[in-house]
Amino acid sequence: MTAGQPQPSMRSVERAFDVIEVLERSDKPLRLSEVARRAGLSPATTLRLLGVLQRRGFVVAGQQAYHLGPAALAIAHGFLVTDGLSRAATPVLQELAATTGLTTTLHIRSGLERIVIARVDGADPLRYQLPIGRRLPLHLGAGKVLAAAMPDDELDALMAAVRDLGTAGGKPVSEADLRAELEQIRERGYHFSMNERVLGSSGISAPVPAPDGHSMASVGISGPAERHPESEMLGWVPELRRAAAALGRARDL
Amino acid sequence: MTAGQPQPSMRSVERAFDVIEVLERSDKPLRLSEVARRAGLSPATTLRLLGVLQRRGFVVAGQQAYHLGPAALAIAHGFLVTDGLSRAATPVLQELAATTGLTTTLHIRSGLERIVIARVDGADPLRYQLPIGRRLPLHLGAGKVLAAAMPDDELDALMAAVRDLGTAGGKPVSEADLRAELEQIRERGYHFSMNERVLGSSGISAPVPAPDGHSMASVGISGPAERHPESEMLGWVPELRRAAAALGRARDL
DNA sequence: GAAAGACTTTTCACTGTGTGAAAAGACTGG
DNA sequence: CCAGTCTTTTCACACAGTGAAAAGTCTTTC
Repeated sequence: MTAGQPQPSMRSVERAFDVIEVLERSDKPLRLSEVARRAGLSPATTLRLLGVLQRRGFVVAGQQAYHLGPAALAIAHGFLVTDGLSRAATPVLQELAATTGLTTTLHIRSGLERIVIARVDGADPLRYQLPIGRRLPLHLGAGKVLAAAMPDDELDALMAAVRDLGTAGGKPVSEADLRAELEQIRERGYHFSMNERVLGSSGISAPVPAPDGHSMASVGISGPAERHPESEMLGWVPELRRAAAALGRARDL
Repeated sequence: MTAGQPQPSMRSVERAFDVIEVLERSDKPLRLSEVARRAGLSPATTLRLLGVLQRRGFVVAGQQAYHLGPAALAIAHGFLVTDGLSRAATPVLQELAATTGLTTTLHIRSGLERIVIARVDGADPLRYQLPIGRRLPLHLGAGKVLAAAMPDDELDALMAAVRDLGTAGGKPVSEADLRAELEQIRERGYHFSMNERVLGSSGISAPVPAPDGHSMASVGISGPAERHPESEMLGWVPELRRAAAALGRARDL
């Protein structure tokens, strides 16, 4: 079960997921040639892969262009049904949203990004559309508590992968700045952010504890920055920790 | 873009999705040997596939067992954002739910099953948990309007694949019965069902029109059978048709 | 309306990827 | 402590997956 050193790979399978990822990251349907270009594959190979994906329902070919198919929803459903953390999330987030009046969100780290797993809007909803499943960066906002829990080699990979570490507020951030901030987060056990990923938004987040210390999940609460000053947010830290602990317990159920 | 005759396949990619499907259809995490057994693969191959899927975030290895990972949610998000029908669905279903007071659902056919794409609960909610993304059969309930729109060869495949065509109400159904019913649905343009897939539930559904006539999507309204008699349901047919037409227009947007 | 250009699809011969049997190494429980 | 089952590694072989190029479409331009 532990990661072996040589990491046996399977080129064609890997490429199939490259194609899926290209489609996932595009906000509109893509033509064959465009998929091939973005995935770095030959048109012939891309066509064959798309054919398989299409028969599996992961890709749908509209007139002139491909996009993701409904099987994507089916596996998401499978994930939500099996995953202990997701199943535990809704009630815990609801309670946290009710007591704080803020929007609560649960993220899981996946590779060098995080994914929104669950979310409950507070009384004061900052709503953007359908955020569940959205991929977000690890170096901004609530992502930092996940970055803070990464093993060194993965953290190095993250630093190498991200071009611009600066915030939405326009503040430039060096690698050293970020590393120092992560160290703080490790000590304090939470993170307060403001104007980091989204302008005008602030929030606090905490890791969901994991047995091995490398937490893969975080809970956060957030709201409009001008209406919820830092002092108020910090007051919620104990509640946030309680929720994080509850989720940690529920995880391996 | 049309389906070629020889259908070029890619064994390893196909197998990767077999593994995903095994995990999707299991309601609990599975051990390596069990995944291998269910997918009909050798343990060595299964292990390699799971490794790739794990690095991609589609599979997570908990202690002793594998289950689907958060990347499943990420591609579902990608699907919902790109798919015209899904994007159009919420407002249309909401309106339909508001006027009828019933629960409204949108399905898409995927292979020989249908998948719940969107759903809005009515005033009288028959709620089961998280149905979006759920796979449901084509030969019961709202599935029939999709089956009715299938090309002959696929319909034959469906008939061959389903073991027991009978309903939840216990009524046995022969292949001839079903084919006759599908013919009726083609004529009428809608289907009324009661105790077919779910005991105590009844509803009507209609195909979302497609340019080529082979509709891949259906809208339906449903509620507790004893509180909503057939006569009431049939009264909603015009509303249902209007919603279906609206969705058909929005699809290729 | 013809011709150029871009895109999609098919074909095919080669090679390196994906394969499973078998061995080695972990667990688990009796 | 041993037997049985499960996971992981290794390895030699065969064929699945590959991309260049040709053939076939569709689209645009003048």
